[in-house]
Amino acid sequence: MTINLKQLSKLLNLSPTTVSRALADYSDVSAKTRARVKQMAIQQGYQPNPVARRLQKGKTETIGIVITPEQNYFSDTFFIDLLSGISNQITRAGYELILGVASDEEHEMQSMRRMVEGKRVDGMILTLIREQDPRVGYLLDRDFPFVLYGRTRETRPYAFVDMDGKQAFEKACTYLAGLGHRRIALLNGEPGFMFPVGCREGYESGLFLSELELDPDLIREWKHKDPSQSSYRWTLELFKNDNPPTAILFQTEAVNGIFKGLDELNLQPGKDVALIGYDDLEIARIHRPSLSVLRPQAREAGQRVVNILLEVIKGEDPGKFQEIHQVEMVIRETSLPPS
Amino acid sequence: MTINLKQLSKLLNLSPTTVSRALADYSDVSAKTRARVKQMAIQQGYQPNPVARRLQKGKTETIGIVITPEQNYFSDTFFIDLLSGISNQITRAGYELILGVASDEEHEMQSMRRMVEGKRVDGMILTLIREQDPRVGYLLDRDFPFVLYGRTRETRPYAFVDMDGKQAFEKACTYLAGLGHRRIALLNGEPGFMFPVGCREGYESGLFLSELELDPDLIREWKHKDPSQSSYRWTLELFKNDNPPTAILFQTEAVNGIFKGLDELNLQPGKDVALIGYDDLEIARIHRPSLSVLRPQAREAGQRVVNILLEVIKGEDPGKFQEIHQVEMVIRETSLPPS
DNA sequence: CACTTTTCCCAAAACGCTTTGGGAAAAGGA
DNA sequence: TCCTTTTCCCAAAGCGTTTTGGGAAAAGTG
Repeated sequence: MTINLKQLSKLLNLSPTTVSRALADYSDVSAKTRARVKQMAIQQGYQPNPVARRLQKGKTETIGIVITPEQNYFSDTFFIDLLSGISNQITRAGYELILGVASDEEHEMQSMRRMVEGKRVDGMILTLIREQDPRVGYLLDRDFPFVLYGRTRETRPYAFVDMDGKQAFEKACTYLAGLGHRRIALLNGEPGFMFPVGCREGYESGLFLSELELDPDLIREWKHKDPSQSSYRWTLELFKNDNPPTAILFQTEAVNGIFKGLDELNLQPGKDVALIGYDDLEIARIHRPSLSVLRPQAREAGQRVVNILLEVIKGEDPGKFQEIHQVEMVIRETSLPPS
Repeated sequence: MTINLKQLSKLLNLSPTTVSRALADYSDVSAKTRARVKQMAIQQGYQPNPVARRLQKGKTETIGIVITPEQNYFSDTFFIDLLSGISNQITRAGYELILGVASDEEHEMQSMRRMVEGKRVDGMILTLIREQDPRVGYLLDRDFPFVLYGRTRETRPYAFVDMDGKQAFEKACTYLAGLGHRRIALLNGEPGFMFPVGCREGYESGLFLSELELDPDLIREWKHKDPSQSSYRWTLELFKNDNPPTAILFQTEAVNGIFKGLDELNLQPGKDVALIGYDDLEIARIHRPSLSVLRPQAREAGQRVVNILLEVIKGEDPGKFQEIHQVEMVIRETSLPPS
């Protein structure tokens, strides 16, 4: 159906070698024939067969990612933004993105091993990183190229792009304190994952900078499997306190539960309780009052992840690539001074 | 690093031919050597290089899908369930799933063309189908294997797996009518896409079966780009009616806007207005009152899509594969009789 | 003019697998 | 015993590229 290199070279009365080299802009083919070749290639719609090219090059020109549905990844725009940045950059490099969907941690590992040991990819992108993440050790042991979106506890050097959750929560916390809030709660993601660690650090640091005391009663953790339900329950819990919070910091995934809890307590979001969420989901913008948020630039991060991975695949030292991206704060209607 | 066929065959004192055939269970290699080969293959962790195998077989063993973020695909569980079913079945067949993320219709086409014309995939899966969908024509013209999740207006035969939106909405509508509702509204997806067409048909048919009159004032369409905002406005609009609805049918994506609108009108969901959504998103389960929904089996559908696509790739007639899956109705708390 | 350098092209090999087309040895048949 | 069939294995070709290692012709140089 479509033309291949040999046919194209025949059409041009040239050897396949020359045609291949012309298309690859080698200097040892004259400008004239190079132009002739390229024109004919376009005219005939020639595209090198990627499979043959990969075999010869010894590279798959493919990178892999495994996602898991349980941890509600696809909350709205965030993950798709990340994926969009990733896909974009991969395509630009002429690479392919292959996707695995795993139902749990075990299948996640299994899917990754298939890609790595089956020589199906040149590199891996890892997301939703755990504090102790077996995937990282596995890949490091094999010296297989990879980049994390996030960080983990691992002493060996590795490449990552992470959002500065610490700085973000610190900023949000001092902002609220600056408004006069003295009782600021943290409804954090569940431990085990790395991200909540930074959030908590930022929260604590923010309290410290604002000369507020840390009250363990104001820190709660919702469950990944069921963000809404668990955050709903914790919200009710928080206000059983004799000295209840006047503000809550949280990941926006948990917003439904919080809204529901506040509603039940007859507390108006924004008015009676200030709220700042992490991640700018659709609900944050549509809700009235609209939700103040910390907004990570997922798309940009995705692009960086890919660019770094391509460098690592080329043989660059992964330890050189450790990026922490700043997170912007978007003040909307739920971050007023205490009433 | 990892062993290849030649090395493995040397280890076994056999020819590569025999080893290859042994692993592929050809009958012309004795049971004894076959066992020996397989054991050694496992011991050495041998896996055929997929790239080489694809080149020889003339197949990419890869199928492609392009998703677009704008149309909020990733609303919760639905799309990830579909993707999960797809990925699962693809892996089982030893195939790969490559993913494109396109920002709009044009890039969607471009991404698909890259896959098809670049010989990067053996088949395509299409989702979010439009009434007039240029992708379908494109693929039919090239006789390239594909399967739709959904349907389109196209006279030539093609393979699809679709949810019976018509039956679903008909069922929901007659159910509500059976409860005594006489004014049932439809907050439908925007025209241009195929799915809302079926929803509307089902709605109209449900009204007819229940001997209710169709009132155009009770039908509104929200925008894909901004489901919450537009459905919010239409909800307010619906109740400006002299004879307002006592029940609303809609796609669950639009639920936030509807809840918001009802809240503003001081109407209690479920109590003052019955609600049935299409798609069982997390919010539907968590909300109090919990939302009655129509629940498509996305995972199963995804698996069918893949199995069918593999048949079509094998050369089966696509016209043979046209499946319409029934949709289950889950009655929860928002579908009471009118008060 | 004779020599060196540069320019431009190509044949052959290689990537790792599967398939084709036998062919030798063992088993079965007459 | 001799011929046919079956069993079991293999050498070689081929999939479509890119890379290697020249090599002939043209252009410079003294």
